[in-house]
This record gives sequence, structure tokens and C-alpha cells, in this order.
Amino acid sequence: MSLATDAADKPTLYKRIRADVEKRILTGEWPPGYRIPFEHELVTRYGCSRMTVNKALSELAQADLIERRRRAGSFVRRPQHQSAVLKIADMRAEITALGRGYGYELISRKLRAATAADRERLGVKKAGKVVAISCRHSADNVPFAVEDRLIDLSSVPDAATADFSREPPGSWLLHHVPWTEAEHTISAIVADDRTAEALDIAVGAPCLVIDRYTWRSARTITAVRLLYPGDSHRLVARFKGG
Amino acid sequence: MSLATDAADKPTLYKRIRADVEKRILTGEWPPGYRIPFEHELVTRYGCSRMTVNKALSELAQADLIERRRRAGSFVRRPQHQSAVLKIADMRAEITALGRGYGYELISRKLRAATAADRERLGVKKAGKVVAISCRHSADNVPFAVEDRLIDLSSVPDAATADFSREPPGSWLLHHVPWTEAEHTISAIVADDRTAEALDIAVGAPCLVIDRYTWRSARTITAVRLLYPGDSHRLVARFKGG
DNA sequence: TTGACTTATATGTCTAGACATATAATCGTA
DNA sequence: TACGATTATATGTCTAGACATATAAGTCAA
Repeated sequence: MSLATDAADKPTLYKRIRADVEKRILTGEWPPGYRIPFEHELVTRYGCSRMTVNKALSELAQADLIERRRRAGSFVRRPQHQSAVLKIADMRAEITALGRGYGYELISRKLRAATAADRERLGVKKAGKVVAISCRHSADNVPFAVEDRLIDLSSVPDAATADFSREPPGSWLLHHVPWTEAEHTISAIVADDRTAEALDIAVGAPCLVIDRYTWRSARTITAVRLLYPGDSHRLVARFKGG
Repeated sequence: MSLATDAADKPTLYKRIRADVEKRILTGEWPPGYRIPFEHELVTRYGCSRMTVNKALSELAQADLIERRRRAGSFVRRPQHQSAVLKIADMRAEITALGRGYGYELISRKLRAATAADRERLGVKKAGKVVAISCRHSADNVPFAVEDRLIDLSSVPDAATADFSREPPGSWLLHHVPWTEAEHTISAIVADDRTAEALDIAVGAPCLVIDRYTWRSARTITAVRLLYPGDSHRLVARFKGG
């Protein structure tokens, strides 16, 4: 069974090489620390040029599956459990994906000069005006999450006149701000009176909290806190293999 | 100001090209949907070969910053808030990173034939034996998290004889199982009697729950539930730019 | 207007070389 | 033995081409 001459060679060669190496790593045949064959060895094995092999290995290195060291070779890396891809879907998408009807309701919307608390929450020294929004998302008319958001108007002036009574601020921002970076912090609290009422749960019930802080090239855009009933909501993060 | 002839050309050319394009996208100069220059245009702009430009753009495509379409060109992608990198550190690393002393304590360890509940938790149809471990991690002698773990002995036979009284099962597995995939589920609960006692918190206090299910090439290895005091622990997930 | 066919073109992959550079290994010397 | 200089080598980057292929766009007929 020659490696280079396979009947069904639909995938391109460099992808085949990448998949071959990846498979050996994932099955444990090549354990962490193992030195995988040198590029020139793979070149003779697959009968191709070095650039082709190089492309395959470079992608594996980018995916942190192997580590490449000059003069020494390429080595299988130790698995890193500490990094996982967390998928945080848009609220409407998340709810409709569950096959449930999406509902949105604006609770309050205030335009004000930034208070000290606002500035701290947005991580800015001095801000002009902000919009503070409180709203609720529901699934089949059952409260799904409450959202408490602050938008920095010096970064997003259009938000001052946007109509958030029909469109959630999250999706409005998604369509009005070109590209962002974000940091999410996840924690747990128990529901206080106000939260319990908004989510229609008991006071003292567990809630999952997501604080998302969003910016674009060092400019703060928005800070949002999402509160979910903790026993009904789950976040799923999957490591490796997307 | 010529682009190609820069005084401090420490980074390689393809990295410069990649950084240049990335910067224009991140600053919003090239908004989502914008068609970035064709490869041959960048070739003339930077005075290099197409392979060099291709490598830069391919990496941006791999990072989901741009989308490449044959015959049409390359386009800036819409930001995808729903995907973020969640860092879940090894317990010891996490605690020592906080500058606190790490402590570990085995609460119980049982070897048994898999019950129906065990099989469901591990997601297997029929399993032979399992090890059930309960332990506690502490920071400066203050309870930090409790761990409740199940290991499938048909996948990891060595775990039957491993000494978990000194080494946490997490790090033992990390060193005895070559490579794994994992799925994390995050939720919130309130502490029941047993949990409250183990974590030295009040009954009814919020707890953050991480359920991690680990496998290797379709073989289940372990399922673990970690319980953290919800008001003191935070998970941070950062989108883009890791 | 619609559908089928053709053409132009941007990306996808690959080659057979090249030189640069970091560093593991070796060798020589104090 | 320990340290410093030298050498060998695997990876890193790059070139100037090539052909493959998907598809946007244009062409023409029903």
C-alpha cells in the first residue's frame, strides 16, 4: 500500500499529509514529545517538494498540535486542556436554534453623562455620554435572559438615536460596528429580588452571569451583563477540532 | 514612503503583509464585506512573489478574518462574537498563577463495575469497570474547588492502580493519556449541604459548574464535574487575538 | 426573460530550486 | 572537566514560474 498512489485522491496532497500526521498524533501512535519525521523524510515518503510538506506542518504548528524547532525537528505537543472554544451565539439565533419562539422586550433605556461607575464598567478614564439599556429575551414567552448594557456614545454616536424598542442592542451593534474584540467573564450568582422578578424565578435561585466587554482598536464600545437562569441554561465549550 | 523599503524590517515580509491587512480590518478602514486587493495587486504593491502574498492571506483566512472566494477575490468577514477562546487552566497552575499556595486532598476513591448512571455520564453503551474519585483543591488552605470524576478503566487501565492520594487525577491523566479532545459545559447551581460543607460556603450560595467530558478518537476517557464558589471564581474567555 | 453555453480570471496547489538563521552537536583548548 | 569556537543541519522564508479549478460574467439562443 503505497502512500502516494491512492485511488481516491480527492483531497489535495498537503491536506493528505496534514491529515496523516494529525491522525497519528490523535490516535497516540505519535505521543507528546515524539519527533515526527523531518521535512526531507516526508518529502521522499510522499514524493513531493518540500514546500508541500512545509505547508502541511506549518498548519499543524498553527493549530498547536506540533511544535517546530530549528535544527532539532518537529515535535508532538502536549495537549492543552486549558484552551477551549466557547461558542456564544447571538440571543435570537440561540433561541431559534432550540426550536423556540424568540421574544424581545425593552425594559428601560436611558441616555446620560457617564457616571464614575459607568466609566469603570467601560474601562475608560473619561467618557462623555452613554446609553444604558435594560432588556429581556424570552423563549416561547418564558424569560430566557435579562440584559443590562452600557454603550459608549463617544465610540458609537449613532446609538443615541437608535430604536432599541424593537431591535435588541446586541444585533443593532453587530450591524453598525465594523469589527470588534471582546472579553467574556463567566460567573455565578444567586438571584436578587429584581433579577428573580425579571426572570420569573425564585429569589435565591442560581444564575449564570456573562459579562462581555467589547472594544475596537483600543476604543471601548460596549459592556454588557447577561443573566440566565442557571439551572436551565448551559454554555458549551469544545476543545480541539471545531 | 515606500512600503517595501522600510528601515526596521525585522519581521519577515509575509508577516508584514498579514499585519498590514489585519490592521486595516481591525481599524475598520476595510469594513466587513470589503473586497481586499487581489493577490496580484498586493504582489505589485509589495514587490514580491505571489506565494508570499498567498501565505499572508491564507493565514488570515485560517483565522476567519477574511473569506477567500475563487474568481471573486478575498473579502473581510463579519465579526463572529459567538466564538471565543476560553482558557481553562490546570488547577495547580491556576492557583499558583494567583500567587497562592496549592493544596490537594483526596476525599474518596472507589473502583466499581459501571452502573447505569456511570455509563450515561461517560456516554458509553457498555463499560466494564470505572474509578470514581472525589477530591478537593484549595488555595492557601481555603477550599477552591471540589472535583467529582469518573475514569473509564477500559480506556485507561493504568488508572486502576494509580495513587491519587498525592497527585490529582487531572494531572495524572494529563501525563498518562497522550492526546484528547474535550467538551466543557458550564452552568450554575446553588450549593446543597454536601457541596456547602466541602467548599466551606453557605448552603444556597451560588456555584459555578464545569462539566468536562474527555475522549480520544471516539473512546471515552473521563468525565469530571468541577464546582467552584460562584462569587469568587471567574472564567475568562477572550475573543480574537488570544 | 430565461436558460444554456462559453470565457475570463482569481484563487488553490505545486515545483525545484535558493539563501537565511537558529541551534544541536562536535571539536579544540584552557 | 568545563568552556568557547566551529560546523552541520532542520526549519523559515522566498522566488518565478506552472497547471488546476471554481465561478463571475458575458454571450447567445429559445
